[in-house]
Amino acid sequence: MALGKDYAKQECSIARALEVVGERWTLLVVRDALYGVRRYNDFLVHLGAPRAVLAARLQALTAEGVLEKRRYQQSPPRDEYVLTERGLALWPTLCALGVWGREHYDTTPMRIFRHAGCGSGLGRYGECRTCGIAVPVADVEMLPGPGLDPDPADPVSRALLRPKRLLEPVIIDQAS
Amino acid sequence: MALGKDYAKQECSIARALEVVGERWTLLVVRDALYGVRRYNDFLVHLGAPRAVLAARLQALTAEGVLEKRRYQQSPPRDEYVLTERGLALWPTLCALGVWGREHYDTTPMRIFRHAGCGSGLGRYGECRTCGIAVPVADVEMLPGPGLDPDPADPVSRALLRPKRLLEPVIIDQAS
DNA sequence: CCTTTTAGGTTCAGTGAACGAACCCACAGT
DNA sequence: ACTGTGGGTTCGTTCACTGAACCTAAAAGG
Repeated sequence: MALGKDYAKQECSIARALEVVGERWTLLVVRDALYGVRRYNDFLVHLGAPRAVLAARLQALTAEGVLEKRRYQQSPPRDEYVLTERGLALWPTLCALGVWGREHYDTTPMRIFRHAGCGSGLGRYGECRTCGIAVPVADVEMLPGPGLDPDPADPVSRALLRPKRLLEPVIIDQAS
Repeated sequence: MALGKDYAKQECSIARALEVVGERWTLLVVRDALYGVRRYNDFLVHLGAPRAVLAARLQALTAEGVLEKRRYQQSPPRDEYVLTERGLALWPTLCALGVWGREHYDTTPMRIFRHAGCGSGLGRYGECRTCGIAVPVADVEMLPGPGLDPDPADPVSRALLRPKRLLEPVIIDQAS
């Protein structure tokens, strides 16, 4: 966090976690990565964060081992950011936070998450409501919900209208 | 959040939740409230946050309906802050965040959480490992873990050494 | 060959938030 | 009359976020 005063002396794993993901934009970067966003520019347009902040967050998350920067083409050199095991492990937290936000503020869901295996919805903690098991991130299917109001100017937002699995890379249509 | 740019246009319940609890110190205030802290001064010494920030966060959380300010004595007028239903609903999120922090950074647990009914530990989402059910917050028992290094100068830290249920008010010993 | 576009950044001035210390006030105790 | 305590507010400094501009390397277009 590093704001002169970090969460020193907090004797608590929650505070330790917040040192890594507690800054502004950080959890939204992780969320987008779970949604399948991988490229700098896609994060940029979908989040609307300042470029400098995004660059700082991607670097910090990479340094913390939440994201991994990997070269996907040589010429011109281009990198993408993908979640590590440690990053994937944030899914339950994000899921719980999203459930809380939806239940208490956005009553109509923006996105619906289902267990891809059996098609039923996820419970409060990311578990499948019928199977009862904790669904692995890659088996979560995401589809637009009734409360969603996509931004037609944002190709990432458009791409996320198609039902897809988490982590599956977003497909950007080139139509401006 | 209100830093010129809020998380506008995020079309997402996670972003909505972060507008409420995403600022620095906010989630730690909620954590302390779950641990049984209720008074301004106790939050102050235990968190180590600047007084002005704490006052702002308590006010904001009260306005958002996460905390409730209630008068517990008339003369001199004294108030305490207790979690509402909406605040209690943040427990799964904090629990998941704590589990993540512990698994990836603090390998020895600072605090141990158990289902008070059966005595067994909590899983990744706050569910009881043997009963399998989601444990209600008030039935979670908290005890110090091996990794805990309490601050002897802080009475709240000392009070939390005693095993206790979540939400049960902390008992501050008056010895200096 | 020259120009434009694209991905992925860095730099910089302005502003708003966090920090820490000091101050304030009402009441209680002695 | 003095001191202590709970619960704040004020204020100057520092730091992080913001938005806009700028940079680079390579590819694409003409």
